[in-house]
Amino acid sequence: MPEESVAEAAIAWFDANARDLPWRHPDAGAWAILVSEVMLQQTPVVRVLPAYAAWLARWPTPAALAADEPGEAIRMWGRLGYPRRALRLHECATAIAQRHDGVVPDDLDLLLALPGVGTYTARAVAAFAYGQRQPVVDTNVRRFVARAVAGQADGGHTTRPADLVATAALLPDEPAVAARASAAFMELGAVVCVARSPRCTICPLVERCAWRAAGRPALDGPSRRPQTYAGTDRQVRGLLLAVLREAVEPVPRPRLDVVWPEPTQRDRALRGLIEDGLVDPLPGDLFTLPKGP
DNA sequence: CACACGTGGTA
DNA sequence: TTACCAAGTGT
Repeated sequence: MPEESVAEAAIAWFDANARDLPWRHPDAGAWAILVSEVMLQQTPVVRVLPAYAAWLARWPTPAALAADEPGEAIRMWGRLGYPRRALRLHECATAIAQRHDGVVPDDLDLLLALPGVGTYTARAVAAFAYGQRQPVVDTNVRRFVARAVAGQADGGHTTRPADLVATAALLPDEPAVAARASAAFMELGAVVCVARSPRCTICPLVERCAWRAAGRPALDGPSRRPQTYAGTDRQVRGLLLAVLREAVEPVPRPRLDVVWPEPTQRDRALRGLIEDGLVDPLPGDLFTLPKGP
């Protein structure tokens, strides 16, 4: 009898321990899964949960979102962070409505061509919504594979082709089983093989983990540079956009000026938001969330 | 490849 | 309190 594979062990653990998340329910279609994946880009599950439910209640289909204003998508995004994701998701819905008859495509290259859909999200939709055999590599999977298989600490970099290859090598042949394995790897990385204090004592793969066998070595090279926030343009953009999200009517400039005392940075942030399409300037020095083309 | 891009929770 | 971290993407 062959030794149980990494994927088999992960799936067995997943069968018994998976969190009950709405985008994993059988009734979650490709659109719901796509929405969840975009929301989960750099935002923790607990904060996505309520936003996900509200979003799909309002826009159950890509066509429904496409028919609404982009500014409404930005408003609904609330405080999930990186509001450009909301704008891209609106653009994405428009593209799906126009180019794909309102149906989220199942072809990887067509998915990759959608706004806001990159290496990770495209494969996540292909695997989780359409049951394809695709390596789905996010920060959790990267860390898990780097440790368990390569015996190394993950550098915190973004996913590279080599990461896809390494993960693909772990996937069973049967597409549906491979997709299940991808979900299991992700869950393992998210709740067991976590970044700071990995819970090796409850890990189903601890016996064969290369990282643990090597004495849990720390990161080799220089770690990811610290992400500062206080005093950055990002913070100022966030403050400006928060005002516009709450406002029903177009906002006069003085109401934006009060959020940040330094005019040079404040103006740069506002210009950046306009440049990015997150804010529309109106005649009379008024500003609003975008109404669309 | 490095950097910009929000927000909030935890150690 | 500072620092890290969270289902990344686009330039």
